[in-house]
Order: sequence, then C-alpha cells, then structure tokens
Amino acid sequence: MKNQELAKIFYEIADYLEMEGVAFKPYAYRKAADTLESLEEDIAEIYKNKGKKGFEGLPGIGKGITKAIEEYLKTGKIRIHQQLKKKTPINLGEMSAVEGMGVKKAQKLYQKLGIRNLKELEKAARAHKIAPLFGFGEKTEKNILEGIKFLKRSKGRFLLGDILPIAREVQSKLGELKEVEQVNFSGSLRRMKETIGDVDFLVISKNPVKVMDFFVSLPGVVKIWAKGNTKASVRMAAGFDMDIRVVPHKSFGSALQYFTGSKEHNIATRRIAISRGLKLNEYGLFRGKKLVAGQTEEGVYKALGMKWMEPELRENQGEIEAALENKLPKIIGYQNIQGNLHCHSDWSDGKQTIKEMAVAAKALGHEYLGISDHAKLPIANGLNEKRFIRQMGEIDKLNKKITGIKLLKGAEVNILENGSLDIKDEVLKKFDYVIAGVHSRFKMGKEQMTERIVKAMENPYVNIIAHLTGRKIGERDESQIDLDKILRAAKEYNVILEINAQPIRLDLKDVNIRKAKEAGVKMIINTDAHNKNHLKFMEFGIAQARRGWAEKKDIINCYHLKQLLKFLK
DNA sequence: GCCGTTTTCGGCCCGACTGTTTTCAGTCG
Repeated sequence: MKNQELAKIFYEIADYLEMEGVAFKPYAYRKAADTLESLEEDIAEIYKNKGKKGFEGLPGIGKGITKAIEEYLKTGKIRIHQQLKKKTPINLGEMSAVEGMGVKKAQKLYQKLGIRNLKELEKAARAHKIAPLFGFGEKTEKNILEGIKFLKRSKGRFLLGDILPIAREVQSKLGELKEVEQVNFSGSLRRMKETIGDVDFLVISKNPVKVMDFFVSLPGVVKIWAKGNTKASVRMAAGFDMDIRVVPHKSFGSALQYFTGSKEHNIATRRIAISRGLKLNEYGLFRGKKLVAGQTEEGVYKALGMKWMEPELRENQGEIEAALENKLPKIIGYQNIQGNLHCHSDWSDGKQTIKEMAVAAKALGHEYLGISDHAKLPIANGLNEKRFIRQMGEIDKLNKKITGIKLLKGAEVNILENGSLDIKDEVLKKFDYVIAGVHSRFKMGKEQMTERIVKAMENPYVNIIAHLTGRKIGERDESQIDLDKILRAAKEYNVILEINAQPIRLDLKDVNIRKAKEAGVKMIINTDAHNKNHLKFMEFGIAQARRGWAEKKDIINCYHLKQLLKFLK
C-alpha cells in the first residue's frame, strides 16, 4: 500500500516548504497527506484501474498533487521532494520531535553547525555550540537538552484506559480548589479517542494565577514546559503532558468547543463561521467585535446552524454536514448497556469465580452476564467439552441461588487455521450462545484470514465473532482481512461482531464500527473481563461505538434479557 | 497547491507563551 509512503513524503515536503517560508503550500500538501492517510483503497490500485481520473473528488488532491502522485507511482520518487531534501539533508521528523524545535530552528542549526539529526543536536548542545548562535541563547540550548532527555523517555501516545483514570483524579483535585468554578477535560480525551497524546484541562476561574500555581505543583509533575497567566503545560512522571487553560465564564462554551477539537473539526467549524461573516476562536463566536455566542457549546453550534454534537463525533468525518442537515445520529449512550456476554472466570484464565463475577456485574447494574471461558487454549487453561458440560451445571445451580442478575452459558472457542472450531457441534448447541475468535496465526494472508473467519461464521452455532482483527494497540498489528466480505457474511449468517472493550484492543475500532453499522450488521460491546475490575472497561467499548456512530439499535447488549435471548435464538 | 452557498481569483483557522533579534518570529495546540 503506497498511501502511507506518499503521505509521509507530502508531510515532509510541507515541512520543507514551511522551512523555506513558502506560504499556504504547506497546508495544501498536508491536506493531501491527510486524505491519503485516511484513504481506504490503495492509491496505486486506483491509478491502475482508472488512471488519474480516479483521483478526482479526493479532497485536497488537484492538478499539482495528482502529477506528484503519478510521478511517485511511476518512478518511486518525487523530484521536488528530492531537491528539497538535498538542500537541507536532515532528519526533520527526529529533530522536530524535540519540544520547542521546529523547522526554522532545525534549518538554522543545519546551516550554521551542520546538524542533521538528534545525535548531532545533542552533541552540539552539550558542547555549548548552540547558545552563541544568533537567535538562540542559553535557555534555548538548555531546553533542547531537556527536550531530548524527555523525548528519550516518552512513550508517544497512551491508552485511553490508562489516562482517563489519572485525568479524572486531577480533575477532581482541581475541582476542590475554591478558586475553581468549573473544570472539564477536553481534547482527544473528551473525544474518547483510543490513544491520547496529552491531557487538556479547561477551567473557569476568576483567579487564574492561583490555579496555574496549583497545577504546576501537582504531584507527578517533572517539568514545566510553559506557565503563563491563563495557560500552562507540564510533563508528568508517567511520560505524558498535561495542559491547562483558564477562561472566563462567558467564553467557556467556545473554549470547550475549541479545545475539544479535533483540529480538523475546528478548522471546518471556523470555515463555516467565516462563510457566515463570523469569527470563531476560544473566546467566542464574533460578528465584528460583538460576541454572538460563547457561554455554551450548544450556543456556538446553534449560531453556526448546527445542533450540538457529541464530542466522540467531532473528527470531521461527516458530522458537520450531518449537523447542518439536522441528520446527526442518535448515538448509543453510556447508560444504555444491559449486560455483557464476554468474560472469563477461574475455570480458564480469569481471576475470579463465576459467582464473584456475577456479583460484580450486578453491582454495575447489569441484568445479565454471559460466562465465556476459553476453549482448549493451553496457555489460558482452556476448557474441553467435558469441562464445559460440568461448568454449565454449575451455572444452572448459581442461577437458582443468585438474584438480580441472570448468568448465561457461553464459550469463547477458537477459530482454527482452517476455519473450523475446536469444540464439537454437539456441545456448541448446548450453550446459550457461542463466541468464536482467532487466537493464533494472526499474520496469515488477507484472503486466507478472511476465508478462515467466514467459515467460522457459517457454523450455525456461532453467534459472535470476538476481536475481529486481533490488534493490540501499540503491540500487535491488525490481521489483514477483507472487511466488506466479512460484513456481507455477518449479515447473511446473522452473526454479531464484537466491539471488544479492553483498552488495548478496542476491536472493532471506530471506522470499522461505522462500516458495520452502514452494512446493517449487529454488534455487541463486550468487556472480555479476566477479573471483576475489567467489567468497568465497558465504558471504553461504548466510547468506541459512539465514535463509530453506532446507535442503540445496532448494539445487541442494549437489549433487555428477553429480547436478547430471542435474538440469539 | 487547492478550492468555490461571496468567489475560476483571492483567499487559505486562530491565539498564547517563550526567548531573544527589545518588537516579534517561532512553536505549539
């Protein structure tokens, strides 16, 4: 797939052009790179089948970029890129990853000192060669060294599941300050993105300085990147950054809208503002100097001709158009889930007994809990047919003893290499439902993997396919699959696709959820809990479903027990 | 270089903080 390669080159061209002080073209190249990055089909395939006509209608790809793509597909290179690189042969990505270092500084350092990469940058800073340069200074040199130090320790993006609890804790600490009237987090965290770069807080306060002082002295702060009267930024010991912004009451809505993003969503909303003769910034929506809206997000969107929309939708993936036409989806709410069909007990690799899991699920207000221990996986102490039958007996007994929650008999069986299952049909038919999942050979070819999963779906006793692509964020890539084919099979055989709520899985991911929904395929949000605390992962699965525009009717564990059982039959 | 509910030409999102060139460019979100 050439899309990512090309996107990378266009981003680089954009950086170089910015370095040269060229106006607006960098924006154009980045826009084209964004388009390529999120493009599903292979650009090379499109070109092969339809020629450059196939690029028509792709946003941000016009005459010039089309030519560049053509050049790359034919020669493997883009001349302008080569020329720019030759002129300033530096590792821009590496250099500009250092906090405070952008393209201009990188260019100067190359021109004056010949610095091309991080290693040379560190060496020069240590030898105090940077401070005397025109435009640089002692502080800049020190910041470069600190930036490099933090860069080496930082882990990039963090899992939503790891960050959200920390952010909530900080939020409640800030909320306890008497100077703080209101505090929210914003950014990708409020949009519940699966990975988070940094945490952004937004505060209403009449005494911002006090809030700033408190914020930069929070436990865990190891570096203060910036601290002003209304804005501060810190690095936490865990390796991520936190930003805070204080705004007046009358601007809270526009500030929340602005800092929630996404960036693309903001650019789009600001364009709409401009087209209506308005200006949108974090302080409000203005006509000339007159404040039109700002206190609430609802007011801002309304003044732009839109209904308020859930933060999870704000990715400029059609939500703005939908809002303008009053066609926003009514996405699933965080309180709509009635139960959970994927969890493990100490019969396989879970930590708790079935009863303990049931009690914990009941405490969360669930109406039913499906026990779905592993089949036959040796590393997971998986069950064979005999043990499954015994477990069913135990679940029957527990159902008579426990009130307030119904236990369902399930299993997570393995889809073997050839698509068959590792538990016999005569036992499969005794379960209330069967989950099938791939747990081995994740790297087989796309066609083979697709066939493997489709074959499992054909089994009449399979209700749910677990964690479809097998990805583990930051650890294991998605298996290659033909999603369209799988969605067609799911529809045909009435198989439900799981949205696995484990923060490291979130599989189906948002864009796949949206495709499943559009294909009319039902989904279920499951925690895949291996201990009772994991039952709380449900929130992350719901978030992912919301990001995928899923509605209540798309998600079968929004059903009450009776309706669910009818559906599973 | 791209694009059009004002436009095929003339725009392209907007503001805070830092450090240094002491008035603002560079960087970031």
